Amino acid sequence: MPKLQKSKDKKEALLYATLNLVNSSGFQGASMSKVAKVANVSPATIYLYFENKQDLINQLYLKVKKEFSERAFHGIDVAEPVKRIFEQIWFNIASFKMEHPEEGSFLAQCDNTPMLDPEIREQGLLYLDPLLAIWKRGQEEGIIKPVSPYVLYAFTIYPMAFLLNEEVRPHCPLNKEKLSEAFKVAWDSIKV
Amino acid sequence: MPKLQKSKDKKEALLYATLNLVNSSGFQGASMSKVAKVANVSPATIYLYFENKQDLINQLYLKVKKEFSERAFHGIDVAEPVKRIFEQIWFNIASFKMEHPEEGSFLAQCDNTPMLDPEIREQGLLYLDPLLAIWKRGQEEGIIKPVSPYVLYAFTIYPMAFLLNEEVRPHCPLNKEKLSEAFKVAWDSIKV
Amino acid sequence: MPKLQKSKDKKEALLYATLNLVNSSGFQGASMSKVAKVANVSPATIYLYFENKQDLINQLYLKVKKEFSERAFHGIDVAEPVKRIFEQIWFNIASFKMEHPEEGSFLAQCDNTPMLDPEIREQGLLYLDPLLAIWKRGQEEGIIKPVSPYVLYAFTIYPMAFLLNEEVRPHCPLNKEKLSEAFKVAWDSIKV
Amino acid sequence: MPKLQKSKDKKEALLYATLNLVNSSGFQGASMSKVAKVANVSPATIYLYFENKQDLINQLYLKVKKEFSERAFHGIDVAEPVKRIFEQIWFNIASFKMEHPEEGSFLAQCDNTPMLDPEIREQGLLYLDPLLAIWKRGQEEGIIKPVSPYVLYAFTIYPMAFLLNEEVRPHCPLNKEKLSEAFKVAWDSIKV
DNA sequence: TATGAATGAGTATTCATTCAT
DNA sequence: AATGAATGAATACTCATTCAT
Repeated sequence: MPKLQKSKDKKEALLYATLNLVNSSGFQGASMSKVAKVANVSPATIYLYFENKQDLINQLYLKVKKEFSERAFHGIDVAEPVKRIFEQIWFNIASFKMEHPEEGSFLAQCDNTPMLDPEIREQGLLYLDPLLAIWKRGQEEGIIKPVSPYVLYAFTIYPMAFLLNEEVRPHCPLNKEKLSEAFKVAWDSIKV
Repeated sequence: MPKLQKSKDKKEALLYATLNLVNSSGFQGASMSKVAKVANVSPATIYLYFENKQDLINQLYLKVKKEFSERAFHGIDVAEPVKRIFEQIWFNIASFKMEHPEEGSFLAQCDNTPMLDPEIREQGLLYLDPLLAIWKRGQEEGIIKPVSPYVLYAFTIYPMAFLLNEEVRPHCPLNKEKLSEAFKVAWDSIKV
Repeated sequence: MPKLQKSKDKKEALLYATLNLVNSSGFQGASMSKVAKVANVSPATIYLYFENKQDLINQLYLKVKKEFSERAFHGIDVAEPVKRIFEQIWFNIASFKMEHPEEGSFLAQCDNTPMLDPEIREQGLLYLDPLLAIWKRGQEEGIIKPVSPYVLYAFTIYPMAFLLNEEVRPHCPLNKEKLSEAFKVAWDSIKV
Repeated sequence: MPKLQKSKDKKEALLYATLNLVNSSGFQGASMSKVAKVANVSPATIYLYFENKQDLINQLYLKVKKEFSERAFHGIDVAEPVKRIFEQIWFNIASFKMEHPEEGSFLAQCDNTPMLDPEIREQGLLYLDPLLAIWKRGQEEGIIKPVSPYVLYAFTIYPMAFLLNEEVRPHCPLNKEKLSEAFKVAWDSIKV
């Protein structure tokens, strides 16, 4: 199926082009014709793969969020204790943001923009469900504070968007040691 | 001084219109003509008060950030102990975000967008300097972890943008008690 | 090749519309939207064929100048004596200006406007190189005054822009006889 | 009458500002607000002295043309022979164009633009009437060719606009000797 | 006389999208 | 599946002009 392959390549290229353009110049900077040009494709071709610009952005968000989540839960062993699992997830996320700054920056930009459809944003959050399960277990074991998962997320995961942001990083470089410090801060916030 | 007043009113109206439009439809949605229409003014009039769109957004950001900061440090008594001061600031910020959701949402949207000039963003951060001083004092007194202020900010202040976000609030309502819980989470994260 | 043809037609129409609008209302009067309207085309379409307004004007200038030059040197036989050749060129130019008043008027308007890029103007002058060669030959043969070609041009060719100008023509009608008189004036000016 | 004086100054300043702006960026570049800014005056003030932009340009044209003519006929002694008089006028004009390149360039730009009202242009030409009288006398004396004054103008005066143009001058520098050569060319063209 | 503020209509240009091929 | 050409509506911004003071 070489044709299908080729198509996939094109869709990939379009998503990638959009990612870069949104990062460098915001949602408004990622015009369809620029996306097409960067992806080496005709503007009309975009509409073979995406309904419209909104759909393009939605799909891109879900794709990146999915990659992000897969990485977050990579190598997790549920047999391990809660703190250990959480630690691993936390560092996985940090690694993702450091190794894929483009994706990280894009997700951060999505965090508070009205450009994203609310349903899509919700859908993206679902990818993090396993983390909620871990937290719940931790709460049942009495080692994590009995507060809303939104609070847990806000004080442990969300801060990383700021800390690993490309504009902040130069001011606050994070080597292995500093990163461990940061994790301790995160853990202290929610541990009982 | 009716003349000066009239002008100030118009500038105010333009900034307010921009705030609302950016909130509802992003930076690209806040087109100059829409801003003009909402402010009940001719598009050309905008350029009497602002050099261009970028300047409009920059000025709006600085204005809101200033209001935000003034509120954050309102009623602070430096004679009090560090934890008490920090607590007050934290709740001040929470109050601001709850009472001025429009401003809060706008600032959140500014956090990770490339639409803002970096120098302006930096300038906005200066408003928070007093908080850094408090933290430093706390660190000297040995009651706050000796980590970068960026880390302290990321894990105590930044989370509020998420928690008090208009899309999240419905899922995670915060009454007085829940808010206190959240503060405890924040404080635990950075206290020694 | 119907596709290419269609495109050429549109580009042609745009250039023609610009020519007329510049003639009737100057460079500022030839606004992109008017050009589009006259050419029966969307404003956006102009940008498929021209980079921007400057490019549109540059291309128009070069095209008209080229047509002008081709006509000027049409049917020239270099075996003939210099005066005969020059006479033929001179009348060719006169014919062009009389039969194509639009083009003539446009070129005249280009002569002294800062709207034209200097490099483009220079490029346009190159089309007249063959005339310089004739003059040089005439000077070597000792039948044309040994002065700068700029002077020769100023006193023999440039005057036609005035004389055949649409506003002057009514005041000074030129039949065949009068035209011959004028040529004599031109020739007397530079002959030894 | 200090007030009237002051007014005159302002009008002068406005005309001067327009002259410079038209020279540097064409008629479209000389926007009313730019003119006002350069003249250090409010845009509204322009309308105290001129009906509208067209009137401003018309008045400027007539003023410059008048200065030009006054200079052209300066020091003429009608008792002298025709050739001598014409020679003096010709050199007067050349001097004007060399000493007042701004004015010269402006007049050249006016020559073939539709921006000028035809009646105004005609009015400007009237200033040259004395030259026509000289030519008529020369024709009656049998020393100037019996052709239309438009032809005489085209081949003797009009060429100077080209030759002394700021873009051409660098390519064809005119010292005293070269200028005399050029005058000879002009005179040869129309002398019997 | 002089102005700063104001504006509706206009400027060049770009947008997301469609369509014939 | 893929496209180049095409476009109406929108973009940020400027224009000549007016008016209350």
